[in-house]
Formats: sequence, C-alpha cells, structure tokens
Amino acid sequence: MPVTIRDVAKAAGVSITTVSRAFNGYDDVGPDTRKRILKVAKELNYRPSHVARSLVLQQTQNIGLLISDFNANRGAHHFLFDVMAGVHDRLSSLGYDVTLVSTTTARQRLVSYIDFCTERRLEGVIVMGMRLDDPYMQEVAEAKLPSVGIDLPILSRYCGYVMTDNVNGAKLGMQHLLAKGHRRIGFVNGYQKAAVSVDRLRGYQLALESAGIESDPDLIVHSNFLVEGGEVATELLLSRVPDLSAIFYASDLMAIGGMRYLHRVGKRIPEDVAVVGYDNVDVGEWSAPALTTVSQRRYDMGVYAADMLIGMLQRNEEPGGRLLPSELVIRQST
Amino acid sequence: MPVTIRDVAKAAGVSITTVSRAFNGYDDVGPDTRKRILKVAKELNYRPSHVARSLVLQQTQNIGLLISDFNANRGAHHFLFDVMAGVHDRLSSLGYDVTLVSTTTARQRLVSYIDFCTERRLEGVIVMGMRLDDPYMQEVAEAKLPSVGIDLPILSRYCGYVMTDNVNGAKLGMQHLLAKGHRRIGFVNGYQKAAVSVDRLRGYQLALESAGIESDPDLIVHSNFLVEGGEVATELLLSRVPDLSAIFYASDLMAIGGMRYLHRVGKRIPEDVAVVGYDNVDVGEWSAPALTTVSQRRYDMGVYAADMLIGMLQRNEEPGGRLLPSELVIRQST
DNA sequence: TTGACAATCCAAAACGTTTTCGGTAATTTA
DNA sequence: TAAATTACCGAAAACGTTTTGGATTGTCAA
Repeated sequence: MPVTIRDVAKAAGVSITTVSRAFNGYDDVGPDTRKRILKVAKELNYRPSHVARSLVLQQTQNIGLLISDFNANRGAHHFLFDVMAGVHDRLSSLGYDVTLVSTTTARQRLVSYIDFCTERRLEGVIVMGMRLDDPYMQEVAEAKLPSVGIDLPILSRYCGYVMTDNVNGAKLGMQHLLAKGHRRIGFVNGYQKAAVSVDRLRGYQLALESAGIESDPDLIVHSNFLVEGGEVATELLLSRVPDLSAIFYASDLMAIGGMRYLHRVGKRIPEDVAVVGYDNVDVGEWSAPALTTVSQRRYDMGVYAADMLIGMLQRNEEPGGRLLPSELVIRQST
Repeated sequence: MPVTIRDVAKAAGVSITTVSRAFNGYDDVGPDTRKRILKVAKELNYRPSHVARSLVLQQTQNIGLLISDFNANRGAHHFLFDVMAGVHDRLSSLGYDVTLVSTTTARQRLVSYIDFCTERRLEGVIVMGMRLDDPYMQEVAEAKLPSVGIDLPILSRYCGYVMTDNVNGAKLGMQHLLAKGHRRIGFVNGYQKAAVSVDRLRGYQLALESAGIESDPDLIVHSNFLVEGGEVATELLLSRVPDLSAIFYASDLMAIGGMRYLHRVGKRIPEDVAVVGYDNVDVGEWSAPALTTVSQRRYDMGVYAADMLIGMLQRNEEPGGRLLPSELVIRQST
C-alpha cells in the first residue's frame, strides 16, 4: 500500500540504488537526477520505511523508557512526567524514538523485560519509578543492554544512573532549619528500600552531626512518599516527641500531608513547627503556607539520562553515576 | 550479533521454515521436532526480530502517543499522566507497542507529524494535550492515519475522539451550587479555544437557565487552566462583581489559585464564597479546604481511546465520539 | 500391490531498504 | 591519440522473518 523506493525509482527512471543515494545525500548522483528524484518522491509522497532501514542497518534508533509499574506509579506523576519530558525531548532531538515499556507489560506477555527489549531491538533503556528491591532490578543490572536508571544507583558495565545529590540536598534543608535555631527536628523519610531514602537520611544525620546535635531515633520515621503517608507519619512523630519544633520531609507530598495534620491539631506553621519538603513539586507552591523545599531538577535528570545513554551507544563511553546538585527554595513554611 | 532464526535452524538441524512454524504454533511440525526446536531456541536465547517480522507482515503493531508539545504541556501532568497510563496499559495488553511522539519532535526534524508516523509505519495515533486551533490539528483530522483524540471533538473517516461529557459535568457542579442557594455564581473558564471550555460554558449556562437565572457576562472570565490563571481571574471577577457568593472553575488548578486569592483577601471558604473545581485531581484533596469538584475519569479516557483505535484497526469499526459521564465529588469547599 | 492420503518437512520468494563492487561514458592528462 | 581519471549510475547481495507451493516419506484402504 505505501509507496516504496521502487515506485519512485520507476517513476524517475533510475535504479533504486540511485534513489537511496539521492535521499541519503551521497555525492555520486548527478544534480539534475537528484532534483528529479526528489521531485518525483515528493509527488508520490514517498516516505522511506524506518523498519526496512532498521533491518538492513541493524539499528533501530529506538530506545525504551521503562516505568516500573505504570499504573501503580500514577501517584508519582509529579516526578515522573517531568523526567519523561526531559528524556523524550533530548532523545527525539538526537533522532531517537522512544517507546514506552512497563514491567506489567512484560508480565502480561510472560516475557521478561529484557526479552521484550531484544525482540524489538531497542538499543538502550532508561529506567524509572523502580525500587532497588524490585525483582526486575537485577535483570536490569545484569543485562547486556545499555541502560541508565533514574534514582537507581547501580553501576555496571552497561548500567549507569543519574540522581540528585540527595545527601547534600538533605543537608541543605537541614542547615536551613538549624540556622533558624531549630534543635529538635523530626525526619519523615520515604520507603526504607528506596535509594534516595538512605541518602537523605545520611544528609539529615550529617547536618545534625556537624551542628553538634545527637541524632534521636525517635525523631525518624519511614513512610511512603505520598500525602496520606506523611499525615500518619506526622501523627506518629508528634506522639513520640511532642516538643519538636520542625519537621523535614523526604518529599513535598508527605510535607503536604504533614501540614494537613498539623493544621488539624492546631499547630501553626511555621511558628509552632517549621516544615521543609523535598522535590519542589508544583503543589508546594500552592499550599498554605507555601512550602520551603529542596528542589530536584527533574527535567534535567531526564535530559542527562538521555545524554549518558547516547554517549554509551554512540561513543561507547563508560556509564557513570551523575549527581545533580539540589537547591534550597525558601518559602513560607519556615 | 543477535541470534537469528537461521542459527536455531542450524542448531536444530531443520530449515528456517520449520523453526518459524514451530514458533508460530502451526500444526504441521512433528511433536518431537517442535520440542527440540524450542529447547535449542531457549538455549541459544533466541528472540525473533520484531522489525523483520514487521517488514514481512507489513504491520508494526506500533501506535503513536502524540502529546502536542511535550515540554509546554508539563503543567498538565495532573491530567496527561493518567491518560497515558490508561492508553499504555490497554494498548500493551493488546500486544501493541506505543511510541511517544511530540509535535516539537517533528518540527525539529522538519517533517510533518504525519510523515513521522508513516516513516515508522505507525498503525494509528492517540492525540492529547492539543488545542483545537493548533495548526497540527488540521493535519490530524485530514490524515488517512487512524487516530483518536482526547478532548478533541473532531470526527472524520479516520478520526474519533473520547472526552468527558463536559456540559453535563458542568451542569452537575452548578446544580450543586444552586441547590446550596447560590444565585450569583462566577465562572472561570479555560482557554476559549479549548474544546472542553465551550462545553463547560454551555453547562454553566444551561444550569442557570433551568434555574430561571439570567446569565450575566460579568460573571464569566476566561483563563488558562493553571493556578496563576485562576488567581488573576478571581481577582478580576471579584473586582467586577464583589457580591458573588460562589465560583465555578473549569479546572481544579484554577480553583486552587482562586482559593489562594480568596484567602489573601480574607474571604472565607465556603462561608463567604463557595468554590467548585473540575477534574478531581489529587491536589484538590489536599487543599484547605478540600475542593469540591467534578471528576473526570482520566485513566478510563485513555483506555477507551485505545479501545476505539484498536476497533478501527482490527475490526474496522467506524470512529465515533465517546462521552464519559462525570461525577460530583463533594468536599469542604462548598 | 497400488494409489490415495496424511504427516512432516523444505526451497525460494517476498517485505523495503543499504551498500559493495563494478560498469559506462565523458573528460582530462600524457 | 591513447591512457588515465572522473562522474554518474546499476545489479545483486544482505538484513531476519513469513508464507506459498511443493516434495518426501509412511500408512492405509482397495
């Protein structure tokens, strides 16, 4: 049905070889024949088949964007969508296609994620929304397929990552709180198994340490990065240590939940307890009071992940671990 | 590099024809040969090339997910991510791949959106985040490529759509406000050019009409669906008609912005002015007060769009316009 | 015994490109 | 004028599958 290179060759009275060369900018085709071929091609609405091209060239220019469990990760759209945008913008500007992959897809089809990718001859994968203890993670790390993870600090021959410098980010948030004079500072962390969680905890403790304050285990509680989680975590925290004067949350969403609880029990923010979040997600700007937070360059993470992957593919650079600096965004909650 | 059908044929001592048939479940291959072939294939880690398959079958099982301007649409992630999830979940469970397409991509490469799709032999497209007056829209509507739009009520031989029943949705929100006794109700609409805007305006007016209230143009103002827009729109609205007792916003984000302004000028919600939004986006649950809103089934919109497209492709059904009902979610802002 | 009929298998063409290796004609050089 | 070079073009193989149209057995009924 679609018009092929043979059609335009016939119409232009040349061989398919010449058409191919004219299209790919070779210099051994006469200027008038080239013009004629291009004109004929335009008239016929010829579009070279990417799949035929992929077959003979043995490269698809197609890279996968793996979102662990798409449906289950819907709550994380505040983070994931921006990363996606960065990945796609960069990749497509470099001439690559990006196809969506989800672990659920693979499970339904009863093929492993890596089988899915090799069947489609994907040249690489960018992985996000996955936890370190996800059973798929091992597959990703051990695969020969070049990949780069977002917030997944796993390094191997074919696997790099980009993430925020979470220990310094957390330190930044804490230093701000400490500078305001707070001494009893609660910390609501995310999943214990999330890579970012261990780093943010480190940053929290380091900041306390260099301020000469001993870390109190009662002040630390784990949750799930989401609003409801932040709410119950805050309740727990306040019941354990009622005299805290500030809380540092490992995500803006949890901070929102926390503030909701604090409002409910009549605590004023920031007078009674100061709050800082993590992520710099749009919701934080709209909350009352507007949320002080540690910003994460989500879009850039996507861009850099794309760059690293392409570096591996085109200039076979070694994969590495790229850390993006965080920045403190001070608003009304502190 | 990757192992081909020829490799497994050789290793199993049969022809490639037989391997192909064994893999595709034909019945004219002996039970023992089949077992041997499958075993050998597993040992060699053979994965049939999707691209070779696409070439000979003349179908790629690949459909495009077009997001108008990915980067510019980042603010709409609250809506788009869920739709994406629905589209991808359904499409992948039906054996289709989905590749991301953006109008920016096409522009960079200097090929039209439709050229991009035919080069890759995409079998159909789902379009979202696009405005009716987008220059690309004409291309979409006129193309021979099967497509279905999200919130883009354009119907043609190859183009269907799915969207929320916005006029009834808006009526629902308004009836709630009217039942609460409000008579002077402001309406903050989205872009005038957005398809959903004209429907929601209709619903607003219809509701007033059947309540016997005359529509006052001063009570209607257009904005951009986003928080800041809602804020300035509310200021404008209040300056024009200070005695209004309720405001209906065409998006939750604008409602959030509106509430922010109302708080700033000392109006209590809902005592002084009641607020209802549209979308039922997560932020609305977290705001103070929690936002009454008209829900939109975002994930389902994606699912239904996928179903409609596949119906066109596999059972060549006529494209149609599918309207999803809205539901009122009553919370504390009314 | 012989044809018919299953049951298995295979060779080759096709899908739409790119690329290698030449080939022909025109132009330059000796 | 002959040889060498240049400019332009084409035939054919290759990429990894599927499918068509037989071919080769063995089995069974007549």
